[in-house]
Amino acid sequence: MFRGKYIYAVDSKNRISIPAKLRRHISPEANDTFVMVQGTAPCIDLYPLDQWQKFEERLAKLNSFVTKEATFIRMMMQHATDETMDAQSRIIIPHHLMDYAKIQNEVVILGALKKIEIWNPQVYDDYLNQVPETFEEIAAIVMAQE
Amino acid sequence: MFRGKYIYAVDSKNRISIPAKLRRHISPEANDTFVMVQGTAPCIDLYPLDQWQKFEERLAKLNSFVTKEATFIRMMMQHATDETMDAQSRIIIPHHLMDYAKIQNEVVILGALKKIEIWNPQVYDDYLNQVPETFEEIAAIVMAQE
DNA sequence: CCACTCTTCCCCACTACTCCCCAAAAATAA
DNA sequence: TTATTTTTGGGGAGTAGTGGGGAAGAGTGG
Repeated sequence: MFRGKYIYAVDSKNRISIPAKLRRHISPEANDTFVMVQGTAPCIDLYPLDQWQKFEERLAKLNSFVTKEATFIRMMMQHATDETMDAQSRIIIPHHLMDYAKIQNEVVILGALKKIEIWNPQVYDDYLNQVPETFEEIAAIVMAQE
Repeated sequence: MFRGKYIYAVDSKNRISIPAKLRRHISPEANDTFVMVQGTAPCIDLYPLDQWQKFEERLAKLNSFVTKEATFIRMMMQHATDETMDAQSRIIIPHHLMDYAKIQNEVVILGALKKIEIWNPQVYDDYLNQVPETFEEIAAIVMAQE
């Protein structure tokens, strides 16, 4: 499970290092590879390859001759790209994802359990500030059951 | 499994390159060959030869004495052509498929799990915009089971 | 049957980007 | 402080994407 928040640089070749502390939680089956998709929030989601493949197998069971299911596959897969880390444990972020998440020189890297999120630091702060509930309230709503 | 969306050029000889990232997911049994058919959406579907053969076996199980099934086979097969990639990993798109998908100078190439889709970029955007449900709604409907 | 045209296929070539490597700087551990 | 790991930077070879020339082959009309 991925944990923690890290502020990292984006270099002139659109590369970012994956924090060592997060790397330790990637299983060898992931082959040093992430699948990147645009998140539901304005950020980029990184899934270790093995995690993503589980999801993909579920998608593969859909019937692409059913219109809705084909549309869903398209929407899901169009932004999914795989990137393998180089010897320095960096990945390259494709342009269209950079644009989507408004990323420039610096990023916030968030460990979010089974995935990793990449944010523009400013966007991330704004996002948190704009949440109407306090942490305590959110906690009460979400964690109340069981 | 094929992933990602790519914007590529169509040259004066109606050729398009197959993106390197998609090529890596083609099995050697496909022999650098694709079978192209008109998609159920306004696009062209590319199946690697080995995948197509599996699909063809499914088609062969249909009963061609049942009118609807015979019609479907005709519609499916009339535009089915195989194309082998050249040394630059390009394939030629036949005129009748170009017309069907309204393709001109540029295409969207879509990795869609077991097949690859070729779209006119404008048609693709319009198609997605015209979907009545949001991504979240589609996801909920399609992935609800299990 | 032959000459002509148009298409298909194979080849070469240019440009830009990606990937791999080496290495400095910074941070952490010993 | 010294040693080791982590983060950041950049050079250069190889690959990817694009464009086009020209031979071989198919089709057409005389």
